[in-house]
Amino acid sequence: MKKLTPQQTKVLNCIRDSINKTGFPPTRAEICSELGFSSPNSAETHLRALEKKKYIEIRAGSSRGINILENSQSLRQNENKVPVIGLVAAGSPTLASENIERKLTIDQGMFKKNVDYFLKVKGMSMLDAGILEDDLIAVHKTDKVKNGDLAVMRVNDEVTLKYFYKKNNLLELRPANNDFKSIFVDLEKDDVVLEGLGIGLIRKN
Amino acid sequence: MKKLTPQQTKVLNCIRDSINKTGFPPTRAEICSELGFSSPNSAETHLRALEKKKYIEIRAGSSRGINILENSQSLRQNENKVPVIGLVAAGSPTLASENIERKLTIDQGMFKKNVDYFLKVKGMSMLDAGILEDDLIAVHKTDKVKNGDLAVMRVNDEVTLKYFYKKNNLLELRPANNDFKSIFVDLEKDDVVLEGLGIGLIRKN
DNA sequence: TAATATACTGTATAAATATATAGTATATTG
DNA sequence: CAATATACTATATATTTATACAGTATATTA
Repeated sequence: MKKLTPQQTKVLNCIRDSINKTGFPPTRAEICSELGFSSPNSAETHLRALEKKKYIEIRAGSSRGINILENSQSLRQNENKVPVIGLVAAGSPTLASENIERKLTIDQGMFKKNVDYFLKVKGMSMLDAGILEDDLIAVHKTDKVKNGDLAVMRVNDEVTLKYFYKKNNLLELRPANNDFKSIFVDLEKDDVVLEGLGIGLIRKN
Repeated sequence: MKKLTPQQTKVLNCIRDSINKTGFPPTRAEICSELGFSSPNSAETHLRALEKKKYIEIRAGSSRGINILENSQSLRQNENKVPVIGLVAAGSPTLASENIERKLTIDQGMFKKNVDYFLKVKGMSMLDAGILEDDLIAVHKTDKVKNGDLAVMRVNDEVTLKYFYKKNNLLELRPANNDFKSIFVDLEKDDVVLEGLGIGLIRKN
């Protein structure tokens, strides 16, 4: 399965959204108005790219003739049991079974990226970002992070959720609450690992 | 739910078959060739009958603009597909199709109670409760509410999310943001309906 | 018994739609 | 460094498609 570009992913999601909302796939024009293109050919070429990469089928001559190919991989990913991580014991990998509180069944199409686990929030350091204690942060494992991202970091064997800001060799892990102070990490000295990015949140009242 | 005639059932199954096989609904002409009709109007009138009996929706002017309404009797396991409500048009029921932005597949065991729909949050009036704009509030339809509950109320045909406080005939709808003021409702004068309770939240970053 | 619903054929057409062609520009790859 | 992929705008058009209109016939309902 070839990887999609960000724009191609947008188009594929646009098709999914249309089917979910209306019951049928979009026209080229509808894709354009949804994504802000001004030429039908923009949609057309993206569709042909998705077809080439086997994400969709296009039936020639048919209006809305788009079929999303749900192959075995995506079907298996579609409904998924995702672990909920409570407190992480020192020295153990985040996803070690002793850290798994329980599992949540979710549709992997719910968030923009794949959810690898949910992290249960401790404390109120991210209050101003609308993140409260016991909220579940949907975490996508990745090593790609940019400044301002909501990051799950492991600093000296402790897992923390903060905003990520890097400048040269100095890493700032910034909270979203005036009562808390940033954690500064010297990337040359300290032991720090990016666990993943916070791509969503689930709260149970 | 009105009963279908044998021919109408055939047409509905023909639509289902098309969606299952191709991924999109059929055209009038395709229904005709599938069922042996020789006039597109045969399909058209059957579709209008199905629409009238609320088995399908037809979007005017759209090719293949047929949407099968999966209700209680549905064959599929759509009980997991929960509608997402964006802006609610004045005068329309909250769950009217024009208000449904799309649908989310969730496990109904995710929250403590059954989720009837998700309400997309407008504005920042619940900021201090960790509820931000565009968050999806999981709403459980009920008429049981107590003071302090997070309630989805309809006041004078406008839907709002606030904390519920009632004292005699005076209802206070309290925001969670100092920049906003409570809405006070005289239960004898004003038109107010409890739509449901906020039992959870989903956020996509 | 008249009105309405069902179940079709047949024809016509405005509008919706897919799709080709002609460009421009940038990024990535062999 | 040339070839290819990506990401668009802009215009044109043949085909697809929804939908209206004109009929015929039978069954069901008020």
